[in-house]
Amino acid sequence: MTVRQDVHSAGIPVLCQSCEARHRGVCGALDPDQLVGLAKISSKHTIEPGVELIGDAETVDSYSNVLSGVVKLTKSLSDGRQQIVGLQFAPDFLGRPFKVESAINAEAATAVSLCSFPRASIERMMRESPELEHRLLKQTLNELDEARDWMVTLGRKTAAEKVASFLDPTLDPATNATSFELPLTRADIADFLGLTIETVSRQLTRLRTDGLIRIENNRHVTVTSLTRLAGRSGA
Amino acid sequence: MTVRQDVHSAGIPVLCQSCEARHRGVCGALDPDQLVGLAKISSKHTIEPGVELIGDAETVDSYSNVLSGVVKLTKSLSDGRQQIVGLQFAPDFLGRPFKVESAINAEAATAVSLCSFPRASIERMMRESPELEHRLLKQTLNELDEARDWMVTLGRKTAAEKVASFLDPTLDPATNATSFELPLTRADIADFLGLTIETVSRQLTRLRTDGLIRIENNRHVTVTSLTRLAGRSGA
DNA sequence: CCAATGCCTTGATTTCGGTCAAAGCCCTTG
DNA sequence: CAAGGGCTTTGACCGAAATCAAGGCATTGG
Repeated sequence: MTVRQDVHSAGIPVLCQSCEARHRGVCGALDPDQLVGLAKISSKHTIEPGVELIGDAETVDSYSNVLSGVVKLTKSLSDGRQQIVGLQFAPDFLGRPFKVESAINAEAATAVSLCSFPRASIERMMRESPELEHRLLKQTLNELDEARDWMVTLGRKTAAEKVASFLDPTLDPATNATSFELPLTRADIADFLGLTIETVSRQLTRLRTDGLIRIENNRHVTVTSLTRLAGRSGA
Repeated sequence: MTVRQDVHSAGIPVLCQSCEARHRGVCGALDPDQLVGLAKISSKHTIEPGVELIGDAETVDSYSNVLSGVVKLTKSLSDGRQQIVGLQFAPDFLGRPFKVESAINAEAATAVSLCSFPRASIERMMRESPELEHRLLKQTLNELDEARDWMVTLGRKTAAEKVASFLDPTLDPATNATSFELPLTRADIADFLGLTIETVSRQLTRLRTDGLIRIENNRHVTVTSLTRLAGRSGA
């Protein structure tokens, strides 16, 4: 898992008047004249954890920037088995251009704030501004790289390696912080890694008893031996 | 797995003089004037199965269109465990724009023919032609959709469902053909599905003894009961 | 304060798929 | 034709993770 805070950092920060938030999402790709128009049609939303943002096979009529919080993208089989196929952080763009029907579910994993734009406006701007498409291409390529790394984890790693792979990139190497809040419940981590809750729980206790991590309040994790943890993430 | 023959079909067919092949790959996105230039710098290559096209952590100096055959994209762990993370068919674009180092391996799974372009030329054209970027965005979004479906298979399906999921979309619904050549060896199918060769083999024999498929010469598969097969692919 | 609820942990048992080992089949090559 | 090698199949066994089942520990609300 990767907490992206640096993507799009080249974008121009913009005040979306209607959502009253400075952010660097999709707006940042546009030139100031266009931005004024976009600002007027955008709207800010605050969303509780657990709320469904986009339903499977549902028509999508808007795109959003994630301003804060974590959005999980999931896919389910008919019998209820579920797999998380993506996590989106600020300032990611949320939505699938060029397709009216969504094939995935998007749900707030934590409290989430979004800045939304009507579908038609974004699509018009995409036609008019190659910069916007360029930015979108870059995000999509990054998501594809991420998905492919993840496929190795899902297909070829053991439960221990999977859990370590989940914890490992969650630590931000930039801030050098070894302590953080898990953005997901055990159930979500299980759906992320293709495991059961019980296996996730057991692996975390094992890391705890082996002295590699400390866990407080079920959510706050401190990694005490990063090198040894990295060794378990499967190179 | 999806055999894509229809992507980019909106592209203008172009004669790449130097590779002497009419194809609809990346060229199709460009206007005729640009195409003349591109044709002059492109070159056609025919590649034997098993040959490595792009090595992990290798600098990539060219992009290609797949003209025929199947290219497998793989990622490996340090101890040799391997996962196929993508398959590319004609007329897919092969290469990762905006990144000099490749994080994946590309290898010819069958005999492959490619039309290659120097990296610099494509990047220049990408800056000049929004059409090219648009086409690339669309392919990337499709690959991302594919990767996410695949993640459900890797993370949540049983061995039987995985093998059925592999066979199912291989049948082209357009041609209604229930008979086809497997483009991959058992080992490749295993690396595709996150299984071992033995498990793949056992699942195929089971489908055979259950009368759902017939296999000739190890490679030629005929699906005799499509509906029952679909039921095993996990909805 | 005491249920009640949601989330997490722990234990006992089962099972699916992996591992190890041996053979079969097909195609090439001498 | 025989030998060899690559790929595939099959069998016996094992083990990692799933399943089934309790129980713990917070927070919430009557």
